[in-house]
Amino acid sequence: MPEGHTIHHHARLQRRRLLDGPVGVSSPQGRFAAGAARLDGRRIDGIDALGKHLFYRWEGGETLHVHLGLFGKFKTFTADPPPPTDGTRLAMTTNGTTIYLAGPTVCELIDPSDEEQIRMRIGPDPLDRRADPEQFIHNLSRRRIPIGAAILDQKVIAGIGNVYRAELLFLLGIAPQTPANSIDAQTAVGLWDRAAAELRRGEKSGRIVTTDPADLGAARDRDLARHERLYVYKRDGLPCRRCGTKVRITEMGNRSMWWCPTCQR
DNA sequence: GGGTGATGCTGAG
DNA sequence: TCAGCCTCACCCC
Repeated sequence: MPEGHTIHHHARLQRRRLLDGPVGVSSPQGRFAAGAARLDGRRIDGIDALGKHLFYRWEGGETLHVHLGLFGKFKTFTADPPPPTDGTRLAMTTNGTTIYLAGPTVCELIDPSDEEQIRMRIGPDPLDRRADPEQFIHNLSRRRIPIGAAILDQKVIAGIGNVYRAELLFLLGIAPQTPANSIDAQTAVGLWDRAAAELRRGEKSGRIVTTDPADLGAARDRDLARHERLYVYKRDGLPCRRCGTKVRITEMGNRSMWWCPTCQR
Protein backbone atom coordinates (compact mmCIF):
# COMPACT_ATOMS: atom_id res chain seq x y z
CA MET A 1 0.00 0.00 0.00
CA PRO A 2 2.72 2.41 0.76
CA GLU A 3 3.03 5.51 -1.40
CA GLY A 4 3.03 8.96 0.20
CA HIS A 5 -0.75 9.09 0.61
CA THR A 6 -0.66 5.95 2.80
CA ILE A 7 1.97 7.42 5.09
CA HIS A 8 0.10 10.69 5.60
CA HIS A 9 -3.12 8.74 6.07
CA HIS A 10 -1.59 6.64 8.85
CA ALA A 11 -0.05 9.74 10.45
CA ARG A 12 -3.44 11.44 10.59
CA LEU A 13 -5.28 8.41 12.01
CA GLN A 14 -2.55 7.55 14.47
CA ARG A 15 -2.39 11.14 15.75
CA ARG A 16 -6.03 10.73 16.65
CA ARG A 17 -5.48 7.40 18.40
CA LEU A 18 -2.04 7.53 19.96
CA LEU A 19 -1.56 11.04 21.35
CA ASP A 20 -3.97 10.59 24.25
CA GLY A 21 -1.92 8.85 26.88
CA PRO A 22 0.99 6.59 27.73
CA VAL A 23 1.66 4.04 25.03
CA GLY A 24 2.50 0.42 25.70
CA VAL A 25 5.25 -0.54 23.26
CA SER A 26 6.63 -3.97 22.48
CA SER A 27 8.29 -5.88 19.67
CA PRO A 28 6.62 -9.31 19.45
CA GLN A 29 9.05 -10.40 16.75
CA GLY A 30 11.98 -9.11 18.79
CA ARG A 31 13.84 -7.17 16.13
CA PHE A 32 12.96 -3.85 17.73
CA ALA A 33 13.10 -5.11 21.31
CA ALA A 34 15.67 -2.64 22.64
CA GLY A 35 13.91 0.35 21.10
CA ALA A 36 10.52 -0.81 22.31
CA ALA A 37 11.85 -1.15 25.87
CA ARG A 38 13.04 2.48 25.78
CA LEU A 39 9.68 3.78 24.54
CA ASP A 40 7.33 1.59 26.57
CA GLY A 41 5.00 3.60 28.79
CA ARG A 42 5.89 7.00 27.38
CA ARG A 43 3.63 9.42 25.54
CA ILE A 44 3.88 10.49 21.91
CA ASP A 45 3.93 14.28 21.44
CA GLY A 46 3.49 14.28 17.67
CA ILE A 47 3.59 12.23 14.47
CA ASP A 48 4.95 13.75 11.25
CA ALA A 49 4.86 12.34 7.74
CA LEU A 50 7.27 13.44 5.03
CA GLY A 51 7.21 11.69 1.68
CA LYS A 52 7.24 8.00 2.58
CA HIS A 53 8.81 8.57 6.01
CA LEU A 54 7.11 8.68 9.41
CA PHE A 55 8.57 10.38 12.46
CA TYR A 56 7.13 9.78 15.94
CA ARG A 57 8.10 12.37 18.57
CA TRP A 58 8.23 10.67 21.94
CA GLU A 59 8.12 12.32 25.28
CA GLY A 60 11.73 12.62 26.47
CA GLY A 61 13.09 13.54 23.04
CA GLU A 62 13.31 10.17 21.27
CA THR A 63 12.34 10.04 17.59
CA LEU A 64 11.09 6.82 16.03
CA HIS A 65 11.65 6.63 12.28
CA VAL A 66 9.49 4.24 10.23
CA HIS A 67 9.67 3.55 6.50
CA LEU A 68 7.29 0.88 5.18
CA GLY A 69 9.29 -0.02 2.09
CA LEU A 70 7.48 -2.29 -0.31
CA PHE A 71 5.91 -4.70 2.19
CA GLY A 72 5.38 -2.75 5.37
CA LYS A 73 1.87 -2.61 6.80
CA PHE A 74 0.07 -1.12 9.77
CA LYS A 75 -2.93 -2.87 11.23
CA THR A 76 -5.17 -1.01 13.65
CA PHE A 77 -7.60 -2.59 16.09
CA THR A 78 -9.95 -0.62 18.30
CA ALA A 79 -11.12 -3.60 20.33
CA ASP A 80 -9.91 -7.12 21.05
CA PRO A 81 -6.77 -7.24 18.93
CA PRO A 82 -5.80 -10.69 17.69
CA PRO A 83 -2.40 -11.96 18.82
CA PRO A 84 0.41 -10.41 16.77
CA THR A 85 1.75 -12.42 13.83
CA ASP A 86 5.33 -13.75 13.81
CA GLY A 87 6.37 -10.80 11.66
CA THR A 88 5.06 -8.05 13.92
CA ARG A 89 8.03 -5.77 14.53
CA LEU A 90 6.26 -3.16 16.65
CA ALA A 91 3.07 -3.13 18.73
CA MET A 92 1.69 0.09 20.24
CA THR A 93 -1.31 0.13 22.55
CA THR A 94 -3.15 2.99 24.21
CA ASN A 95 -6.73 3.69 25.28
CA GLY A 96 -8.07 0.53 23.72
CA THR A 97 -6.35 1.01 20.36
CA THR A 98 -3.70 -1.46 19.26
CA ILE A 99 -1.49 -0.86 16.23
CA TYR A 100 0.73 -3.56 14.76
CA LEU A 101 3.54 -2.82 12.32
CA ALA A 102 4.94 -5.64 10.17
CA GLY A 103 7.47 -5.75 7.36
CA PRO A 104 8.89 -2.23 7.47
CA THR A 105 12.21 -1.51 5.78
CA VAL A 106 13.04 0.83 8.65
CA CYS A 107 11.90 0.93 12.29
CA GLU A 108 14.58 2.63 14.37
CA LEU A 109 15.30 5.31 16.94
CA ILE A 110 17.20 8.20 15.43
CA ASP A 111 18.78 11.41 16.64
CA PRO A 112 18.27 14.91 15.18
CA SER A 113 21.27 14.66 12.87
CA ASP A 114 19.96 11.41 11.37
CA GLU A 115 16.64 13.09 10.72
CA GLU A 116 18.37 16.08 9.19
CA GLN A 117 20.16 13.75 6.76
CA ILE A 118 16.90 12.09 5.76
CA ARG A 119 15.24 15.46 5.19
CA MET A 120 18.21 16.66 3.15
CA ARG A 121 17.98 13.77 0.74
CA ILE A 122 14.29 13.96 -0.10
CA GLY A 123 12.61 16.48 -2.35
CA PRO A 124 9.44 18.50 -1.81
CA ASP A 125 6.34 16.56 -0.73
CA PRO A 126 3.11 17.70 -2.42
CA LEU A 127 1.22 16.73 0.77
CA ASP A 128 3.36 19.13 2.81
CA ARG A 129 1.78 22.59 2.87
CA ARG A 130 5.14 24.26 3.25
CA ALA A 131 6.60 22.48 0.20
CA ASP A 132 7.79 24.69 -2.64
CA PRO A 133 6.71 23.66 -6.17
CA GLU A 134 9.56 25.77 -7.56
CA GLN A 135 11.94 23.28 -6.00
CA PHE A 136 10.28 20.48 -7.98
CA ILE A 137 10.50 22.46 -11.22
CA HIS A 138 14.14 23.17 -10.53
CA ASN A 139 14.83 19.50 -9.80
CA LEU A 140 13.22 18.40 -13.08
CA SER A 141 15.17 20.98 -15.06
CA ARG A 142 18.44 19.44 -13.86
CA ARG A 143 17.74 15.85 -14.96
CA ARG A 144 18.12 14.38 -18.40
CA ILE A 145 16.54 11.08 -17.37
CA PRO A 146 13.02 10.24 -18.58
CA ILE A 147 10.23 11.91 -16.64
CA GLY A 148 8.94 8.44 -15.76
CA ALA A 149 12.17 7.73 -13.88
CA ALA A 150 12.49 11.26 -12.48
CA ILE A 151 9.21 11.38 -10.58
CA LEU A 152 9.95 8.04 -8.92
CA ASP A 153 13.15 9.56 -7.55
CA GLN A 154 12.37 10.74 -4.01
CA LYS A 155 15.02 13.45 -4.31
CA VAL A 156 12.99 15.05 -7.13
CA ILE A 157 9.55 14.80 -5.55
CA ALA A 158 8.69 12.88 -2.38
CA GLY A 159 5.84 10.46 -2.00
CA ILE A 160 5.23 9.31 -5.59
CA GLY A 161 5.42 5.54 -6.10
CA ASN A 162 4.93 3.20 -9.02
CA VAL A 163 1.13 3.53 -9.17
CA TYR A 164 0.97 7.31 -8.99
CA ARG A 165 3.80 7.82 -11.47
CA ALA A 166 1.93 5.85 -14.14
CA GLU A 167 -1.42 7.44 -13.36
CA LEU A 168 -0.12 11.02 -13.12
CA LEU A 169 1.71 10.85 -16.43
CA PHE A 170 -1.45 9.47 -18.02
CA LEU A 171 -3.60 12.22 -16.48
CA LEU A 172 -1.22 14.88 -17.79
CA GLY A 173 -0.86 13.22 -21.21
CA ILE A 174 2.93 13.04 -20.87
CA ALA A 175 4.87 10.20 -22.54
CA PRO A 176 7.04 8.57 -19.85
CA GLN A 177 10.12 8.71 -22.10
CA THR A 178 10.06 12.52 -22.28
CA PRO A 179 13.34 13.87 -20.86
CA ALA A 180 12.64 15.55 -17.52
CA ASN A 181 14.57 18.68 -18.45
CA SER A 182 12.47 19.21 -21.55
CA ILE A 183 9.27 19.60 -19.53
CA ASP A 184 8.30 23.28 -19.54
CA ALA A 185 7.58 25.11 -16.30
CA GLN A 186 3.85 25.35 -16.92
CA THR A 187 3.55 21.59 -17.46
CA ALA A 188 5.71 20.95 -14.41
CA VAL A 189 3.40 23.12 -12.27
CA GLY A 190 0.44 21.21 -13.68
CA LEU A 191 2.10 17.95 -12.75
CA TRP A 192 2.82 19.18 -9.23
CA ASP A 193 -0.74 20.42 -8.73
CA ARG A 194 -2.23 17.20 -10.03
CA ALA A 195 0.11 15.14 -7.85
CA ALA A 196 -1.01 17.15 -4.82
CA ALA A 197 -4.68 16.74 -5.71
CA GLU A 198 -4.46 13.00 -6.36
CA LEU A 199 -2.34 12.32 -3.28
CA ARG A 200 -4.83 14.28 -1.14
CA ARG A 201 -7.63 12.24 -2.64
CA GLY A 202 -5.76 9.03 -1.82
CA GLU A 203 -4.84 10.26 1.65
CA LYS A 204 -8.52 10.68 2.57
CA SER A 205 -9.53 7.12 1.79
CA GLY A 206 -6.18 5.36 2.15
CA ARG A 207 -6.49 3.91 -1.35
CA ILE A 208 -5.44 5.05 -4.79
CA VAL A 209 -8.27 6.09 -7.08
CA THR A 210 -7.51 8.28 -10.10
CA THR A 211 -10.45 7.57 -12.39
CA ASP A 212 -13.51 9.81 -12.44
CA PRO A 213 -16.38 7.85 -10.83
CA ALA A 214 -18.91 9.67 -13.03
CA ASP A 215 -17.25 8.23 -16.16
CA LEU A 216 -17.87 4.74 -14.79
CA GLY A 217 -21.44 5.31 -13.66
CA ALA A 218 -20.56 5.57 -9.97
CA ALA A 219 -21.31 8.36 -7.52
CA ARG A 220 -18.19 8.19 -5.38
CA ASP A 221 -14.65 6.79 -5.36
CA ARG A 222 -15.70 4.13 -2.87
CA ASP A 223 -18.38 2.76 -5.18
CA LEU A 224 -15.80 1.79 -7.78
CA ALA A 225 -14.74 -1.83 -8.12
CA ARG A 226 -11.05 -2.54 -7.69
CA HIS A 227 -10.41 -2.84 -11.44
CA GLU A 228 -12.13 0.49 -12.12
CA ARG A 229 -9.92 2.68 -9.93
CA LEU A 230 -6.99 3.30 -12.25
CA TYR A 231 -6.42 4.38 -15.85
CA VAL A 232 -3.29 2.47 -16.86
CA TYR A 233 -1.50 0.81 -13.92
CA LYS A 234 -1.33 -2.97 -14.51
CA ARG A 235 -3.70 -2.68 -17.45
CA ASP A 236 -1.27 -3.76 -20.19
CA GLY A 237 -3.05 -5.20 -23.19
CA LEU A 238 -6.40 -3.74 -22.12
CA PRO A 239 -7.98 -0.85 -24.03
CA CYS A 240 -7.21 2.65 -22.77
CA ARG A 241 -10.26 4.02 -20.94
CA ARG A 242 -10.05 7.25 -22.97
CA CYS A 243 -9.15 6.20 -26.52
CA GLY A 244 -9.29 2.40 -26.72
CA THR A 245 -5.62 1.96 -27.72
CA LYS A 246 -3.99 -1.01 -25.99
CA VAL A 247 -2.18 0.04 -22.82
CA ARG A 248 1.55 -0.69 -23.02
CA ILE A 249 4.05 -1.82 -20.44
CA THR A 250 7.73 -0.80 -20.41
CA GLU A 251 10.55 -1.07 -17.89
CA MET A 252 11.61 2.26 -16.48
CA GLY A 253 13.68 2.98 -13.41
CA ASN A 254 13.84 -0.77 -12.63
CA ARG A 255 10.06 -0.95 -12.35
CA SER A 256 7.21 -1.64 -14.72
CA MET A 257 5.61 1.40 -16.26
CA TRP A 258 2.17 1.37 -17.90
CA TRP A 259 1.08 4.01 -20.39
CA CYS A 260 -1.12 4.77 -23.39
CA PRO A 261 0.91 5.57 -26.52
CA THR A 262 -1.99 7.57 -27.99
CA CYS A 263 -2.99 9.68 -24.99
CA GLN A 264 0.60 10.28 -23.83
CA ARG A 265 2.72 12.02 -26.43
C1' DG B 1 0.23 -25.97 1.32
C1' DG B 2 3.65 -24.08 -1.94
C1' DG B 3 4.86 -20.41 -5.12
C1' DT B 4 4.76 -15.78 -6.32
C1' DG B 5 4.55 -11.04 -6.69
C1' DA B 6 4.13 -6.30 -4.63
C1' DT B 7 2.40 0.60 -4.12
C1' DG B 8 10.67 0.62 -2.03
C1' DC B 9 15.24 1.47 -1.45
C1' DT B 10 20.24 0.65 -0.58
C1' DG B 11 24.84 -0.61 -1.21
C1' DA B 12 28.26 -3.41 -3.54
C1' DG B 13 30.56 -3.90 -7.84
C1' DT C 1 23.05 -2.64 -12.87
C1' DC C 2 21.62 -5.90 -9.70
C1' DA C 3 21.08 -8.71 -5.55
C1' DG C 4 19.25 -8.39 -1.23
C1' DC C 5 15.99 -7.32 2.43
C1' DC C 6 11.38 -6.86 4.72
C1' DT C 7 6.13 -9.88 5.10
C1' DC C 8 1.83 -11.41 3.65
C1' DA C 9 -2.16 -11.90 0.51
C1' DC C 10 -3.51 -14.22 -3.19
C1' DC C 11 -3.53 -17.84 -6.63
C1' DC C 12 -3.29 -22.43 -7.91
C1' DC C 13 -2.98 -27.21 -6.91
